[in-house]
Amino acid sequence: MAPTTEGGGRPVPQRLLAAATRLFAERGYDRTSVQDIVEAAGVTKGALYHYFGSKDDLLHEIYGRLLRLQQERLDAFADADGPVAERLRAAAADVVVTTLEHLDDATIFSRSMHQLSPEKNRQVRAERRRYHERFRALVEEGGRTGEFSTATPADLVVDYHFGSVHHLVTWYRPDGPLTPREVADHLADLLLRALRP
Amino acid sequence: MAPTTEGGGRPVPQRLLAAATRLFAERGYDRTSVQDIVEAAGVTKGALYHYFGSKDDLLHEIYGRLLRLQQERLDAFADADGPVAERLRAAAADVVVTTLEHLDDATIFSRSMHQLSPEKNRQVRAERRRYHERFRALVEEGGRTGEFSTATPADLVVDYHFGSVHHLVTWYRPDGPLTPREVADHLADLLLRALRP
Amino acid sequence: MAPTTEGGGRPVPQRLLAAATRLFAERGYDRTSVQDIVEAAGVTKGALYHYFGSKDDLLHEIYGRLLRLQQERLDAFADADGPVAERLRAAAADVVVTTLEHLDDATIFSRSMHQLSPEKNRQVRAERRRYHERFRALVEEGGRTGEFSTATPADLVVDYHFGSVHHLVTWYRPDGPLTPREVADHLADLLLRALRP
Amino acid sequence: MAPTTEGGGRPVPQRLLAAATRLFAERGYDRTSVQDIVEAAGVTKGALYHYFGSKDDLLHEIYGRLLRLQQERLDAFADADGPVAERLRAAAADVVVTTLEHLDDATIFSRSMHQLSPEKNRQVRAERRRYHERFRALVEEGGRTGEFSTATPADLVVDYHFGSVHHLVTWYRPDGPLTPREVADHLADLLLRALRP
DNA sequence: GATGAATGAGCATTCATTCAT
DNA sequence: GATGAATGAATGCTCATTCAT
Repeated sequence: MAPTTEGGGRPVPQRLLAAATRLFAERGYDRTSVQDIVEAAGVTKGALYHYFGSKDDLLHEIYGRLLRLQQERLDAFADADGPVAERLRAAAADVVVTTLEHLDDATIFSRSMHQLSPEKNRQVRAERRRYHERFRALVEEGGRTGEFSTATPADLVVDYHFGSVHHLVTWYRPDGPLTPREVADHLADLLLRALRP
Repeated sequence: MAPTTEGGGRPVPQRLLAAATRLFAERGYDRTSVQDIVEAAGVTKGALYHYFGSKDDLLHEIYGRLLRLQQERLDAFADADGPVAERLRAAAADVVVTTLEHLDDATIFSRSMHQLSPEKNRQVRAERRRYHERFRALVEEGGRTGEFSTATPADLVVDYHFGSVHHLVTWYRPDGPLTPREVADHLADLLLRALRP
Repeated sequence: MAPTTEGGGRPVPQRLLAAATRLFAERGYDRTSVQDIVEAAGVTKGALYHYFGSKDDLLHEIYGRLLRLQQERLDAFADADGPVAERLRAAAADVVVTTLEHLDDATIFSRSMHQLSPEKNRQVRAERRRYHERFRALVEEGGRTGEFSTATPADLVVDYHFGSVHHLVTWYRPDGPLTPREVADHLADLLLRALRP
Repeated sequence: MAPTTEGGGRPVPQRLLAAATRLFAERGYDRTSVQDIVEAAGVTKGALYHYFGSKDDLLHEIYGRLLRLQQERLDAFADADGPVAERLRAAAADVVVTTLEHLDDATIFSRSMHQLSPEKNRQVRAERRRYHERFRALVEEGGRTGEFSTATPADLVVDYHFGSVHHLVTWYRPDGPLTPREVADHLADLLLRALRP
């Protein structure tokens, strides 16, 4: 038997992260006990504390995973060629698709972020701020080129869109009538229509 | 001295509700202990359980209070005279103002609703649904009269706007550059612009 | 409306005692709260404490009621005319019938007596002792006349019989195959057979 | 020092069980707090809940321990060779001796059984029923061979005897005039005399 | 690497009783 | 006679974390 694997064949830290993600999304961070997590992952408490310094670390890692993914994708779309309206549309739609494809992570992000320790919270907010600013830069770029209206402060436009993205976790159901792509296209469309000069 | 008052001059149930609201908003429902609440309200635990059946009841009452307020205001705006675009704009702006004027309640609503007991959760969701549907009816009305685009399903439009409303509690600061009214006008404007045919 | 009556037309103290008897028998003394009792009786806590000094007093009164009844009946049977075997048989059967006709009281007696306050407990034990001794006197009388065997100490004989009486509350069901009278005759018969010289 | 021992040299679960047994017998299940138990055992609450799922589990374990012991002994006596009268007498006396040798367990059994959770209560009743039936089979066997009277239903005979066994805990004192063996012989004698044809 | 026994502070809730009215 | 708000101590139980092995 390979060391540190069992009950699924994946390494222990990944099994723990997967179990924690599912449980945090299902019942919330505070209502998930370390015992719940280790039972779901099929390991012992000692093993968890061997790989993670605290319960808090698990949450932080889940955030980091989602933030890195979304930052990478936003950068790719923003750095692409083409008119800013197309790049913004692509980025705005992509964050929707990514959110829906990682609905557990996004749910945790929306509901449990303020349960991180103060220091880690600060760190996550800083990364999120970077993400926000990259997005805002696109809105401002379109404003300068005249492609977008500048009637609304760009920060507010970004928060308007991200608000709808975070809200997804409260109403989207995979078995509903719309695919992630359809939802994404609609929401990106609403954003672009709102920005028409 | 009036009966059932002390340490602030207000009746005990109101003092408890005020303390709970502040603390739930500050640190979240699960991280606020009943002990914290009664200490902040200057009463004993016995008094709390004399008026409220459970900690959960306090949360439910906070929701009910906000929901009733917002439903009343939405009904008033929706039932008014005038073009649907004006009524929708007024309603869309008003929910923003109301949210910002009851930021603690709204914060709790956004973060802690899923911590209600299953039964109360169901009840709150039903009331919220009624609210959503009244709003959606306005969007659909404008679609029928040709004032609004029908490119996006009305449900999605409503969720787009409410998403930004719930998101307010994560970024709005009373000491920031924009007044509630200004934020409200901007967000209502974005909604109406997105709905232009 | 007559004072101190309502919800059944009986005086408040009797309503309280009836409610307490039912609840104590059903779930035990410690698991019945004063709140449960006043709700079942349709009165307020204040009313209960107006008539009874404590929850303990209710229990004591229930015991007193049963003990007085059984002592009276035993005295009547023991003081009657006729051979001692007949008097003992009648008394032994009667305590069974009385127990089954006041099954709630007897259940409380069996299960909750040791939950009385030390002082009241002592008092109840003293009364019970009197009862035991009157019964034992019958057994001894039959021993002296030669009607009963004296192989077994009379105290033990009495406890043998009363054991089976207390045990009734754990197995007797009013809808079972035997009437109280039939059970009583069988148990008295067993006692008398055991005492045959 | 051996692992998991301290303050008495016995393993923690056994220390907890011993403390619980003594306290439950002394003051009853409901009046013994978990705090009382852990203090008496010299461990912390966490340790108790590490080994037992609930206070209820302790009670259940105490019952199980006594029931297993008595069932084993009854089976041994019932399965022995010899006339049924001798086997019944031996079994009837043995349950008395065993009860007196485990007076705390028996006291708890008599007084607190109905405080078990419904499910565990059902389980205990089922085991007790098995015990009752094995005993009843002996009475019936003697009825068929003509050694015992069949005037009284066998169930009632068994309840008669077990009533006196449960009653032991209310009057027997180790420092009284009779040894367990003497009490046992007397009570078995009463049973056998009652069964004489 | 990994175990699992043990900690100790904290949790929501219950309860018999009191007392000003 | 009777109310019901309020008390304050106690209850069973949970939990993240530590540490000797």
